[in-house]
Amino acid sequence: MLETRTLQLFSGLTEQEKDGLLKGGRVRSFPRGEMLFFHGEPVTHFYMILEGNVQLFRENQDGDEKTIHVLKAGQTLCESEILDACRNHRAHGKAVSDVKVMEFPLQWLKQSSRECSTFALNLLSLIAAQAHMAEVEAEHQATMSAPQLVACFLQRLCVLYDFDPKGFDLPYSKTLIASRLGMELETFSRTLAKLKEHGLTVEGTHVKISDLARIEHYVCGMCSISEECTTHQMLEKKAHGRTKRPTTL
Amino acid sequence: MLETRTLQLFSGLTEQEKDGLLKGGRVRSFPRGEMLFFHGEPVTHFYMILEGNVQLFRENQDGDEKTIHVLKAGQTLCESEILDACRNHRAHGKAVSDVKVMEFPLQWLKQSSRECSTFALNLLSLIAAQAHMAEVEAEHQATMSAPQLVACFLQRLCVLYDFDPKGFDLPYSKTLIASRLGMELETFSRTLAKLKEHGLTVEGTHVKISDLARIEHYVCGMCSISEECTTHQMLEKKAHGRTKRPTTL
DNA sequence: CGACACTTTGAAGACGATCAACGCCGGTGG
DNA sequence: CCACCGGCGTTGATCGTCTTCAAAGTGTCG
Repeated sequence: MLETRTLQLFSGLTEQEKDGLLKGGRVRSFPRGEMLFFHGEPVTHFYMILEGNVQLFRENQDGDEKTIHVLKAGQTLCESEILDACRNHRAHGKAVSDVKVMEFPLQWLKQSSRECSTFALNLLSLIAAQAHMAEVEAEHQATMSAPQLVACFLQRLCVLYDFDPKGFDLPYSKTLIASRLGMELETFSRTLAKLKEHGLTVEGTHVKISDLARIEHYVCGMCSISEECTTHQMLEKKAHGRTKRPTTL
Repeated sequence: MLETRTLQLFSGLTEQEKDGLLKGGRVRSFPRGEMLFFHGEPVTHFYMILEGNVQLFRENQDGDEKTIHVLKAGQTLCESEILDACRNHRAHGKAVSDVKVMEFPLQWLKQSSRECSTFALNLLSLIAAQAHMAEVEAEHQATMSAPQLVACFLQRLCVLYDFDPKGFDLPYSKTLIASRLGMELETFSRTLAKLKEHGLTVEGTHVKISDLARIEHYVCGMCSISEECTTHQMLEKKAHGRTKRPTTL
């Protein structure tokens, strides 16, 4: 299970401070398929995922569901509610696999930010980073083709999960990935075939990116976030321990 | 020209504090078409738009440009850079019309946040709000059809610019709007024809939304942001002076 | 009047969604 | 042990939507 004390969110805090903060939470388990919360409900808690994956999604009245995000251990849920006028959940939260979270009352989040400015800054840094990601996401959706979206997603997966691009297994189902990318499962499936021609093979759940540079060129032609965009660079950064630090104001 | 002292960003500050902050800036003019900054350049300033519209956009090597945002008087540029590890501009900034901005050195932004916590909170609230908008944007791009996107955009335009839905003029060109919505000008043009059947007429630059409820139903069927989503409600909120206030931590 | 930017319209094509059928696998129950 | 089922993924055919290319219309401003 995840070691919470090493999270970004707690970076720069003393061990005592961490202890104090962590006391406010309790561990909860959700079996695969169970809902953590529902879209529209008032936000009551802040969550840190300790184990498993959580799907954030919405549905329209046709019953179609659109996956906003799939979060993994170490990531948090409902952090932005603290600054937000909107007091209700903006999406459903569901356990994709068996999930363990650490759950904190919303008040704890506000209290902690008020009392510990480092924590507050970490939190804000996190929110700002998410904002950036969301923008990039929007741009990708608007400008990239299905194969590009998929390739880009798989690349980023490597960075996020510390996978070796040369060979790794998908952390969750293709159905979920397709939904996450805003495309139909069929489209996703056909897309994988096309990507073979570009040196990206997916067989069953196993992925091989044989020519990373080629894939990056294929994706990043459109990926105008330029400098920071390539997996190559991201992986390198990670290797050098240069993870993003919250900027001090 | 815009009265800067009434901006969200300065809400809750004393007049003296505002004076102090505003002293740090200087007014600059950019004629229509001129660039404020370029994608990839280091961020040097923070801008408040006093007059005119600014286009934020990127281009890929094919020369296609994708508009991220079109900002109007009262809105700000480069605010999120303060919390961001990324020190370079994420997009080009260009004057759509003749533009006047108030320009502040980036240091001013950091300094002010450090010295005035109310200002800091306002700023963060602004960033969080943008994050939310970006998410919504991404979802819309992924789930709505072209006519829905257009209708939704025009609706929001009414709220943002305080236009009467019964009849108003587009604040900038159709070409720019199309680019902003991530579609081709031709698609946009054809889309307007289709929307006539739904009670939304556009002739030249003049827009009439004859049946707001109908349009909202057409759009918001997909618009899963639900509660806060309708123009109707937004306009009402505005009328009652219930603009969003930054939450205190 | 002519140049030019902006917009509209038409026709062809590409792409992704949808519907339908099928294969694969793991689990359940007879 | 086998038959059946349900969840998941693939594949094929078709359809609608958006893009692309091309041409022509509208407006403004010198």
